[in-house]
Amino acid sequence: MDELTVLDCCAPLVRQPLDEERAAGLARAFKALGDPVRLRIVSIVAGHEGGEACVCDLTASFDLAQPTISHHLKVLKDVGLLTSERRGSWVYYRIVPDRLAELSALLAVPAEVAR
Amino acid sequence: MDELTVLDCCAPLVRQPLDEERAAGLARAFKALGDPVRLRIVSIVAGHEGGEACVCDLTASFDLAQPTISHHLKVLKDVGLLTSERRGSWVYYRIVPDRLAELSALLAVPAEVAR
DNA sequence: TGCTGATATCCATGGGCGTCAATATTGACG
DNA sequence: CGTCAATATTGACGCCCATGGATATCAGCA
Repeated sequence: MDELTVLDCCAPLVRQPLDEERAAGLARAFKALGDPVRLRIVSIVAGHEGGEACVCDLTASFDLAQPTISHHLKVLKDVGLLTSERRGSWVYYRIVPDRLAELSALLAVPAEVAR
Repeated sequence: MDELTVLDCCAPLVRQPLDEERAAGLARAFKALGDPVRLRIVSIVAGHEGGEACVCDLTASFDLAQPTISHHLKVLKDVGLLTSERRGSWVYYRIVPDRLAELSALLAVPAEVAR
C-alpha cells in the first residue's frame, strides 16, 4: 500500500466522523486490544529480542493454559495486529507495525482540540 | 535521535513489557473503544463544533434507542475517555485529550521495530 | 515407522455485554 | 405546583467471549 492511502485512512478522529464500515474495522482491532492478556502479549512480542517471540515464550509468561494463549494469538492475528511464521517446531509471532501505527494515528489528538 | 520520551507512563509497548496492573487499566480503555458505536461516538464528539456534543446530537446520529446511547456514554466516561457537563436541560460530552494521547503513544511504533 | 514436544482446534461452561422497554431523575417554564 | 423535554437508571433477554480439558496436527528424531 502506498503512503497516501495510509495518510488518508489514518486521519485523526477529529477530522471526520467515522463511517460505520470503517468504525467496524477499527473497533475489531481495539476490541482485540481490550483484553489485558492480549495487550501484554502484544507488548511482549513487540519488546522481545528480534521483534518476535515464539509461543513457548508467551505460555511461560502467563499463568494460563496453552490453548488459551493460542486462542488469544489467533484473535490478534485475525485482526491484523500480529503475523506468524513457523520455523521448525516453533511458531514465531511478530507485530504488524502498520496496523499499530494506524490505530495510534487515529487516537492522536490535534493540538487545537487538546486544550 | 531519541525524542523526549513522552511520559514514563506512556512509553510505547516496546520499551517494557506491561505489568498486569497497567495492562488491565489500558485494556479497559481499549475495550471501551472496541465497539463501533462507541468509536463513532468518540469521533463525533471530538469532531463536533466546540469540541463537545450533547446527547441529543448523538441520539440523532444513530439508529439506536436513547438508553443505549446513554449506556455507551457511561462506558466511555467510566474509562476516562469522555467527560460530561450539564448545562440546563442538556448534557454535553467532550473528549479527554490526555487519555487519548496516552493510548496513542502506547501504540506508537519505534522506528527500529517498524522496519 | 513410531515417539516426543510444540502448537492449533474442538467443545463445553460460566460470565460479561449490547440492546431496548419501562421507569426514574433532572431542569426549564408556566 | 404541574407539565414537558432531556437524560439516566433499571431490568431482562440473547449473544458473544475468555478459559481450560481433550484431542488433533505438525515437525524433528531415532
